[in-house]
Order: sequence, then structure tokens, then C-alpha cells
Amino acid sequence: MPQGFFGKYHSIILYGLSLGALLVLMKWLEWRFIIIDYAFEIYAGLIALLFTGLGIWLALKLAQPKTITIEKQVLVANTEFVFDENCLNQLGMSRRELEVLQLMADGLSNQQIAEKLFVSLNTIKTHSSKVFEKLEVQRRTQAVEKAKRLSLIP
Amino acid sequence: MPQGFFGKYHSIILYGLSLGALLVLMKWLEWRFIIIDYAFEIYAGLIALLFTGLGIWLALKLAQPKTITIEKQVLVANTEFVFDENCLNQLGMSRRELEVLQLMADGLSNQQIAEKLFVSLNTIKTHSSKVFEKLEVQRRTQAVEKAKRLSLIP
DNA sequence: ACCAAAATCACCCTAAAGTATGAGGGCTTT
DNA sequence: AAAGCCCTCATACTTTAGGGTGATTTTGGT
Repeated sequence: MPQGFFGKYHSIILYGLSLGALLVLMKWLEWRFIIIDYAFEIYAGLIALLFTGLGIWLALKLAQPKTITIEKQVLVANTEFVFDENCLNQLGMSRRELEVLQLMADGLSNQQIAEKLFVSLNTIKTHSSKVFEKLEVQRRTQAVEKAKRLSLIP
Repeated sequence: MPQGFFGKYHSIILYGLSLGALLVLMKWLEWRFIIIDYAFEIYAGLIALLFTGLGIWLALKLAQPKTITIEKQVLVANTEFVFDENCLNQLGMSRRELEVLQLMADGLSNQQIAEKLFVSLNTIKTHSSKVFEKLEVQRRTQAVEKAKRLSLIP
């Protein structure tokens, strides 16, 4: 702010300085040639100047800065994955179905998923079918692709 | 410049005019009614108050708002995809095989890939088998997953 | 022009995936 | 208590995927 301050408010500062210079000049003239009749006006001017400056200073100091949020797009290789539960509910997907979907995305076969979850192959088939329905896809590769797009899985 | 001058510095001009007007007013008041001992102090206080307010107003009007720029990082899905040709050659993957792999990643069935590439289903099967060999996987879901990890496909 | 790699296709077979339907038990909501 | 959802499992069937082998044609490079 130090150098920016003069840059931004140089008009006001110059105004102040010139007014001050003018007053000094007038005072000098007054002293030189004129009787001090206008002392009051001069003082008033000085006070006005001073407190104008004070007001400006106050305003600049106390003004709460406006925050401008600039969204900077950053390409991140692998972002922290935030699970979109809203989307999950919206699709009506159950926990178990999501679990199966995740394992599907890991490239496991239905048989492997069944073993991993200690259920039968048929159960996994049922789950995967429902997942395909809810994701409106026909194949597991499509399901995985779509689930990733919807942030259901990393 | 004439109207531009006023446009740029009208605040300053108004300030000057109002200062002058105030002085005249006070002088007039002084003449008219009051001879008080502490007239000067009162006037000075009024002036200080008034011009402090004026300064504040000026600062708020003229100063471009103090801004705090917050750069919010927006995570953008890896738009720029840099294809790793080295890896491709290292694996001994051919163009056509990569093409099949890409379509596989889009969730297409072998039949759909065959239609899209104007070749027979058996050809696609041959290609996909070779892809699986070279990627050392057993299923297409695994192939897609690994290919993405290796930056062979977006 | 030749060789190697790539691309194409076919056939057969098995495994896996996917569809459809039904059914029973557990849980929550109404 | 009934309704509804979820999870489970089964059976039967169709489709797709994948492995293996072999063959022909294109293509790219020395």
C-alpha cells in the first residue's frame, strides 16, 4: 500500500499540498503587507485541511476491504476425491450397490467381488444389474466411467 | 478538456467551493449574531467535524475499493491430456490396439467397437486380447484402469 | 523387393457378464 | 400391522467377453 497510496491518491495529495502552499503564501502576504484580519479564515482553512486529511486517513484505514475471490483454475493431477452423497441419494443408490460399483471399478470380476463381500455370485449380479439400471448404462465399463464422472467413486 | 476537467476534479472543486461557502457563512453568522468568547473554538470544532466527514466521504467515493484478492483454487479435471508415447512403445502397443483400448474405455462393447471401426467382431476380439496381454490384465475394466494410470488414455 | 509387424478375419470353446423373475428375511416408516 | 426398501439368493436364459489357433492381406522400413 505505501507506494500504491501515492499512486492512487496523488490528486488529493497534490490538492492538499497546493492548498497548503496557497495558505502559506497568503499568510506570508498577509504578514508582509496586510494586517492580520483574516487570521480566522486561515486557521479555519488549515483546520479544514487537516481534518479532511484525517477523515481520508480514517476512511482508508478503517474501511473494511472488499474481498474479491478470483477462481484460479488449477490443473491437478489427482485431486482429493469428495464423495457426492447428494448424487448418490438422487440416483437412489444403496450402500451395497455403491460398494459393488467401487469394486467393479477396481477391475474385479463379479466372482471376485462376491468372494470379497462374502456373498454369492448371484447377489453380485443382482446388485450390478440394479447399479446399471440406476446409472442408465448397459455395461460395467460404462458404469465405472459414469460413476467417476458423477464423483461417486474416485 | 473543459468538461473532462470538471469530471475528473469535480469533487475537489466542490470541496473548495463548499469550504469557501462555509467560511462565508460563518463570517456572516459572526457578523450577524454572535460575539462569543469561544466562538472560534466552536467554529473550529464544527469545521473539524464537518471536514472529517467530508474527508471520509471523499475517501470512500474516490478511492478505488481496497481489495483483497483471494485466489481460490478450482480443481479442474485434467483437461490437458499428454499422451505418453514412450509408454506406448515400451509396451509394444500398436495404433489400432490403442484405438480399441480408447473405445473400450468409453464403455463400448466389442460389437460396437467393431461397427465403429468398420471391422469384424473377431478382429476386435483379437485386438483386445493383445491389449490385455500387453497390459498384463485379464478384463477390460482392468485394462481401462491401467491404461489411464499409464496415461495412454485420458 | 523383401521381411516383419500389423491388421484383418474365421472358428471353436469356455468363462464371465447381464437379464428376468421370484422369493424370503430384516429393517424402517407410516 | 402393512407397506416399502434393502439385502440376500436362486434358477434359467441370453449375450458378451476372452482364450487359443490359424490364416490372409496391408503396410512400413532397410
